[in-house]
Amino acid sequence: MRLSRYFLPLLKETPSDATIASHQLMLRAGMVRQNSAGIYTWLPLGHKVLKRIEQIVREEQNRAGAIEMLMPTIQSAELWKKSGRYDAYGPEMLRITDRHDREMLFGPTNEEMLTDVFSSFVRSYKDLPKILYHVQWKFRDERRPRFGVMRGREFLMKDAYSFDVTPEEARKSYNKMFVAYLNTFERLGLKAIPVRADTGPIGGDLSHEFVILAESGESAVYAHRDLVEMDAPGTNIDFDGDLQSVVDERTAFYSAADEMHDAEAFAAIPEDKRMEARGIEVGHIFYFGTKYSEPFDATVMGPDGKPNLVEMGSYGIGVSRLVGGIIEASHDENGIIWPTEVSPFDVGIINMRAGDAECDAACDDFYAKAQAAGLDPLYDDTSDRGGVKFSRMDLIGLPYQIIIGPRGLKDGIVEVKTRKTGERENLSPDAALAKLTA
RNA sequence: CGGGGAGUAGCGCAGCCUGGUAGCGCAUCUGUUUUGGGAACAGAGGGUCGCAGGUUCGAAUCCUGUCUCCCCGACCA
Repeated sequence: MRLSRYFLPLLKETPSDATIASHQLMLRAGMVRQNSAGIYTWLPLGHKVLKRIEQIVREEQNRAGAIEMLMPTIQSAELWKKSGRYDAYGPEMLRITDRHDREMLFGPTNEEMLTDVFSSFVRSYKDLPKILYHVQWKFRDERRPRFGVMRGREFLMKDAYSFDVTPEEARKSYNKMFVAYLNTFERLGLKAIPVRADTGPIGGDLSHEFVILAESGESAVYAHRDLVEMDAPGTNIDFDGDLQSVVDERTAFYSAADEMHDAEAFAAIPEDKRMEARGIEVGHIFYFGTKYSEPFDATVMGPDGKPNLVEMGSYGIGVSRLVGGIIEASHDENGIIWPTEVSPFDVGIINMRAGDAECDAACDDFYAKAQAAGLDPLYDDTSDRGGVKFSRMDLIGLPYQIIIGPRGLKDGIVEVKTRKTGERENLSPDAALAKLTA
């Protein structure tokens, strides 16, 4: 993409409404524009990142055997009356009425809807297990939206739902999601740790939150350092194999957020292994048994010829929240530092002397070759001065910058700058390209 | 929802106390000179002062109401 043709409305000054780094940077880098409290327009740059994160989440869900579908944002109140949550959810649920005065709502989550869909089609234990998911916009009328997209009212969430015949089988589904989540966050360039969680109003007795560590996190996290440093299981793991040991290996370590924190148990950890930090919740998984299958009479015929209520779990990842979360975990005083996997563009090409025939030719050539090599480059072909281009490219945080100007061209070289480290290397254009595609 | 703060040009702000018909920086547009870390000079455009009432000869400024946004807390699959 040529910057001169793109839509990248940057802000030079930090809007006074934004108080945390990710929110300020998202506004300054032209990623989002606030429309009202907790509701945002995703501008082209932000949209690209959002979609890249969504795609990684999708790939790891699919790898774990979950099946994608799509449910609507608007739901009927009837479903929620059936589960009893129409009243229980309270004012956080955005309620609306249609022209026939029917009660509708903007869905905050989809347990009811999917249980209803599932129960109307599935009849036999032979059709289980199933894990179904979608990535869809949710609306929760938060009392106090804040921190930009981190706590919005409208937000993009991946929510998966598992259906099994027995609690033992349900545990396997839970483990699949547990492992898939660790792999997902690893791919996103994040250090996410599972912490024991309160199951809250959703019910059930098995639940973990996945939190990423960041100073601006909303909750305190206490964990064993070895858990924090443990690698993800890896995407080559066999999801039909034994995942219990993989999960046990991690849940054996102490790890809890505020509300579940046990100071005594934490104190029993050797002092140099105790870690206290702030965390941002980016995922949450639950096993809740028959809480929803009961009211919806979601049963399958068992091998014994008797109907069995299905055992369920639900698994959420805050896709839009992750955009802010990744920035919180990866930025410096000059701007965002995107992990390679989610960066809106792979590389930025800076033309130091737009209008100079030789320089333009060298940039155009590199741009074309980068595209041919399968890269998605952002080419700053504007007539702005070098300093403006440097700071702009730093702000939007692409992993690499290729700086092409008369100074290097006379020696046949271009400069490759690594955003994260600030390192600069002088290389021939071909060598620079080779480095990028390595 | 309790407490606090703020709405004046695209962004950041001053003016308000003590009413007299709106200003600064950045950005934008034109021209010239520049060009390796947010250029310089000259010129130009842009604002129903959130909205609605009220007081007054006169309201951005005073009064009342209202809407919106932000912060702290509580809350939170």
